[in-house]
Amino acid sequence: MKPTAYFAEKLRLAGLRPTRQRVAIAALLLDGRHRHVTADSLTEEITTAGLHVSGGTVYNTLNQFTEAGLLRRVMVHNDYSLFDTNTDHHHHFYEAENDQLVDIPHDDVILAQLPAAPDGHEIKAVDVVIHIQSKDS
Amino acid sequence: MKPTAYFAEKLRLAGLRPTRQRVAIAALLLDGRHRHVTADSLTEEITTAGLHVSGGTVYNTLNQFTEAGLLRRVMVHNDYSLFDTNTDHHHHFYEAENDQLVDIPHDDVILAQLPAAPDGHEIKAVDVVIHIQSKDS
DNA sequence: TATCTAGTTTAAAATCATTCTAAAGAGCCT
DNA sequence: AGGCTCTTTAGAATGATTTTAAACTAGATA
Repeated sequence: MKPTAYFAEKLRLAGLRPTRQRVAIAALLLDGRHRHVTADSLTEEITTAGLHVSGGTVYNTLNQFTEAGLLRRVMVHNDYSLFDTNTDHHHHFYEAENDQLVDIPHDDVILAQLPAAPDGHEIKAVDVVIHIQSKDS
Repeated sequence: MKPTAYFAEKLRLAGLRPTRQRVAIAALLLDGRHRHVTADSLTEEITTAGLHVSGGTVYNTLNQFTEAGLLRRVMVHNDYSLFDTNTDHHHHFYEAENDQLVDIPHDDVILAQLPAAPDGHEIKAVDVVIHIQSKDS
């Protein structure tokens, strides 16, 4: 487990003041493990760790981390926001039936050809979501 | 402009009872024009057409049309649901700055290689969203 | 180290898209 | 026309997220 100072520095580099709450959340989310979290699941983790961070701050932090490129928001439905601790270029399988999101190794989807961005625009990101379902349904 | 009977039949074929409200909405959305609507923009259209459909029914209808394959839901943000009257296979540019969604002709994105779906699953749809931004920002 | 200030956190209230409810209405089959 | 089921309706309820205004704190400065 990395020391607090490691996460504080990581936040500073991202332009975020390393407050107690942000460092605590960074220690939970930015330890290198790749996973998907929601405001709710993160709040649970915080509680399990014996800490407390107000709801508003959980949402703010998730948004700020995303803005800073420390997290990535994944769009698969409109029910609640999902964040991916893996910010590397990769795509997702999404099974609506179980609201299950699974990473696809980045080599496995190859975009042979991309359209040019409209005039005056540039491509910022390419998101691919492959919707899947159980064969028997 | 196609006759009411045309839309009634279209709804029947989709397994939906052609009620006055559904036919009216179908006449607005399923006339062949390709565009993106929200519950809000559709309600405006309905009002402009001199009609009235309750909010709940607008939402229900949008969901039922989508379920029936007459519309397609597009996921680009978590703020509100977007529906595409073009159900053909195609992808989108999305400019977050102006919350602007633009179709990409289906030939312009070529997926050379797709991963196999996880065991017991099959691919239902592949969504590609290319996020763009103004070059000067 | 005491002080200052802008940026943060907090709990609670507010927002807002969407869904639910129970009652009234309308397709459609006979 | 009668009747049964599916729909629509207005309004209430839900639930994730944002906002609020006041209390707090990181970090710079003296």
